[in-house]
Amino acid sequence: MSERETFLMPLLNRLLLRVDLTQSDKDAVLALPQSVRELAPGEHLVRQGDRPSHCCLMISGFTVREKDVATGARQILAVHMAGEMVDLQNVLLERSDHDVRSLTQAKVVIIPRTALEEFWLETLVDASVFREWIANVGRRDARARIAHLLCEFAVRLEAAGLAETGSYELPMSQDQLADAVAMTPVHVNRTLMALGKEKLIERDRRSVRISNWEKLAEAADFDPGYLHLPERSSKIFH
Amino acid sequence: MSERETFLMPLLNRLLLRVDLTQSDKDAVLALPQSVRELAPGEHLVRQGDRPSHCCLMISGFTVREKDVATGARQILAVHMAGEMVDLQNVLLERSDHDVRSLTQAKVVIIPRTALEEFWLETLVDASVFREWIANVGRRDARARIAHLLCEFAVRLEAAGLAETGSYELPMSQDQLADAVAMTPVHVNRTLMALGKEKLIERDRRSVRISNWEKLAEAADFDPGYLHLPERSSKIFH
DNA sequence: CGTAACTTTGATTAGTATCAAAAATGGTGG
DNA sequence: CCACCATTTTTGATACTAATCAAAGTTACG
Repeated sequence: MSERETFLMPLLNRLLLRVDLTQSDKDAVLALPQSVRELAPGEHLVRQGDRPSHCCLMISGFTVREKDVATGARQILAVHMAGEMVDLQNVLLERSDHDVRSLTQAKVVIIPRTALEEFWLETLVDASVFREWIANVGRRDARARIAHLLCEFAVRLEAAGLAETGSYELPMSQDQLADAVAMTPVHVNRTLMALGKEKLIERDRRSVRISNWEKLAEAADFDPGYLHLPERSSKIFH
Repeated sequence: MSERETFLMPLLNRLLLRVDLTQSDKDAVLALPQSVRELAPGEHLVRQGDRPSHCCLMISGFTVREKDVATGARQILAVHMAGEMVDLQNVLLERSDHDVRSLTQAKVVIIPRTALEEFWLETLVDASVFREWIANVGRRDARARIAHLLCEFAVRLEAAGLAETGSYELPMSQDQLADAVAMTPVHVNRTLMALGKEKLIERDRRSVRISNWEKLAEAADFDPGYLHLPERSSKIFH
């Protein structure tokens, strides 16, 4: 298998979750023009106001989309992981309306804007997640908000083959979690501790084990439908 | 001009804001298969869990997208107005992940899912607005949140030719506003009154006049870029 | 006019933020 | 391998924004 094929397998796997690709579809994906870029943590992939010329397929690591508001607070809008397309949301727009940064060391494949068009579905799923986040941040209390994020990550990581059922390495500091759920880091910490004391989760460093999926999902008001993954992609639901 | 052309002019106008359509593009839009549907206030266009078979172009009135959370609270995710496509976000997905309802009496044109494909750009703008709302609800206080919504409405209504500079009929009760900004109706009321006392806005019934655009936009942390409208679409900015 | 929906005002409470600082962790150079 | 430093996590005490509960005005409308 060529190096290029190795890079693109995560994307192919991800697409295969939703659609049945013919061999020629797969060939088309593997033939996308591309170049690799290595990112240090915190590096900007896209800045608000940029005129986008490409988008990225993530090979490894995590990236975030984020916005700043006037108070100086930062709001994380989405977290992206290996196998996901980053910035389809921006690439056809005249101006990027938010920043994209690496959260961890990360590797991406650059795909020029001329080479896409296949990925509308992905953008719709993105938007679906945004909507869920509006509801999460707007209408759930601290406990439910954190629980919801933990559930979402569990399901998405499992779908990407990056986690065993309900166990994963959380790629974010409590500070960053706070920006994702619109809370203070102090309150994120207290909420995580409380979820631990309730025996819904166990933590060690940043690894998370969901010890009671049912109760956590209930606490979170979590329904995975908005992720638009096929049934078979998750073992958590029986 | 035929009846069908009359219905579709709002959409054409809207598209022309962003792209320069050739005559044959315009013909293609006018040739979309369609049928008209009349909605009473509160009627459901789409329900969460539906298998979407079509999307809608709004002719008149307002519709909202919304989600419910476990507490019984409702979160409005977007408000749509005449000339806008409703539910591009859902139409290619297997299951709709949120409800769409009419807010007012409304008229829409039904467009079957086979007849689209041109509208990716619109979905990206939708998603951009979702992101802004996450930030709004997550990180702005009551005053800024309300101010932001008022600014967004002013710019969008003006772009749609539905409002003079900074004056418009707000299509929502304070109860509904509360659901859109994730506050209580009581606090929405107090915040509106405060904005009035500060002389940033004037209200009479549900009509809103922005008396001090600069100060309101500053209070709102409002930057219209996320709406991805062309410069010429708004006179508010000089 | 009478009734339901909506807006406004008031009093109290609750959930998070804020401010501060101590403990734990991870990485680095000596 | 240890000592040191920066970062992150944890704990505590207090303040404040917005929620809640309640009820009086107001407006729309049949």
